[in-house]
Amino acid sequence: MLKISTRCRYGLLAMVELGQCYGQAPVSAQEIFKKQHIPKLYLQQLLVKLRRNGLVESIRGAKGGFILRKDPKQIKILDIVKAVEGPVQLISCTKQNKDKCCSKIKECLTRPVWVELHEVVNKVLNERTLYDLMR
Amino acid sequence: MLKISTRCRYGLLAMVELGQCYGQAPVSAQEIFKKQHIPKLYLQQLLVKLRRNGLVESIRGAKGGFILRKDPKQIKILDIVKAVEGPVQLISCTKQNKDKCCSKIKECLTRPVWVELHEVVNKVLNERTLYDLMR
DNA sequence: TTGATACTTGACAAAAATAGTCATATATAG
DNA sequence: CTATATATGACTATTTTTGTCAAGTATCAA
Ligand code: FES
Ligand code: FES
Repeated sequence: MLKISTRCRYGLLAMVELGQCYGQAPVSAQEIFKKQHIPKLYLQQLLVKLRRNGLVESIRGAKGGFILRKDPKQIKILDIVKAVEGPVQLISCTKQNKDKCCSKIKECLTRPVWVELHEVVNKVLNERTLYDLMR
Repeated sequence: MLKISTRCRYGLLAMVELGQCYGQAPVSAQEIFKKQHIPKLYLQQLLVKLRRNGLVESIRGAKGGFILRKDPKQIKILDIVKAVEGPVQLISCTKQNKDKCCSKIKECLTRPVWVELHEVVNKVLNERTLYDLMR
């Protein structure tokens, strides 16, 4: 059904929250969790992924929390999605990996639609930045 | 990860096969299954869905099989995807159903990206027809 | 120094969706 | 009559998604 996963939605929600406080004090998982009603421990996980992918910085201890490592204008939505979910691949048959999908990729008549979808989705995610979502 | 399901891929593969033989004798599940290496019983299921949604007609008995009910030019890829998978909804918060997604849809800052993705995906699937995929 | 706050890590578990199968029945050509 | 084909609904297995847990580390502030 091509549904956007909660991982993605929560991840982006968290990033928007951090974006709103960019330049200010760190925001704790606690605060995001309360404001957005995201399961706390699940959110923690996502924040760790965002950190490991260099999108946020974590500050431990009391008064700690998370802050963005870059200006929201520099953060593409695609970066966020990739961080929490891995690459956005609508089909598994790529130029490198020719034999995963249908029987014979060379002759696969259906592939063009899926490729087009793949490209259009990645394009949108790659063009929009976190800043575009902030008020 | 927004991966295209096998349901979708197999469904479209089957429809393309039927498209190639449009106007000719019915094509049996057997033939499609052999040509495209789709699990036979799974394919049957998908064909039944396509029939129930009015995309194909089934002819029982020996020399039976499936044929398209419309010209490939009249069949949108979106129709096929809808038939085998249901509506393509990237997010669950629609105009009718305002409270399923994030806490407060009115204030949801992340929604615009997901809506844009949703629209762009539906647009592509709605513009392309089965005919566009045939050689 | 001590306690409260907050992130870290890796494993674990429940739930949902996806992918595929089976048995039984029905229909039709030849 | 028989071989070929679809119809149907239930059933199972696998994978992915969506969380949770426990034990640990780091920092601030009183
Ligand atoms: S080969 Fe990948 S969709 Fe057909
Ligand atoms: S309300 Fe649906 S994405 Fe936020």
